Amino acid sequence: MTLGQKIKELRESKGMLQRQLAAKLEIGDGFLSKVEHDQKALKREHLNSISKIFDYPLEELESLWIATRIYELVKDEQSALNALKVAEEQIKYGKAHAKV
Amino acid sequence: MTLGQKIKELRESKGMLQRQLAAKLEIGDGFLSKVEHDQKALKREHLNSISKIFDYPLEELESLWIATRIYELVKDEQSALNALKVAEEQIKYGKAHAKV
DNA sequence: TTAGACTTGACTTAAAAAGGTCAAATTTAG
DNA sequence: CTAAATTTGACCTTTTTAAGTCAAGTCTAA
Repeated sequence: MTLGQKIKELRESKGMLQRQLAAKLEIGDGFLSKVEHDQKALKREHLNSISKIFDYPLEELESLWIATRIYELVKDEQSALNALKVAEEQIKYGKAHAKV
Repeated sequence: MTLGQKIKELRESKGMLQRQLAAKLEIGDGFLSKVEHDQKALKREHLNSISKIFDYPLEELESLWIATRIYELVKDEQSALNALKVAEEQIKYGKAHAKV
């Protein structure tokens, strides 16, 4: 599940049109279409609005939002999965040693 | 292990000075110092040179290089690890459904 | 078949990131 | 101590990315 897919799912579950959701987010509907296809990224602030409009947990949306950015970064890499593992270790190590 | 740490390790294992390695890479030694501390990123092409200079597998260096970029992207995120998991799923799913 | 919904491609502009340099300050080894 | 090695901060220019818009084209249902 990607962020775009989730947004489309939420929107359709409320029988809302792209035009209507786009208006609430104050963006054009062409842009929202691309967002739903993960061709463009929303601003992070928009996640707050979406969370409220659909009463859906913000943390979930944020994870999807970050994941999309990671995916964009590594999608053409043959060693994408391996790099993810390495990054995971770095994060775990970093957390354990962070000098606040 | 980060890319910077690995480069420093390789360099020192050959008793090479920053100045010497920097010259081979055609960059300044101030810049190399930052690279070894992961404060700046090398160009990807530089990995080829490093691989040859130290006879160290390029794929390993590339994984570290990508991992560093992922780390930069998520290091301040509370849900970094979760997002990584989500991205991993997206990659696996993407690979299975890629329309070459 | 035609209106409304959606998708797509081309384009824009400001902001940020890439990829450094250089000199001053600091650290380390002898 | 002191000289070489390293680190750091400030700065710079060029390239990319972010975050859209808009109009034309395509789909879909009635």
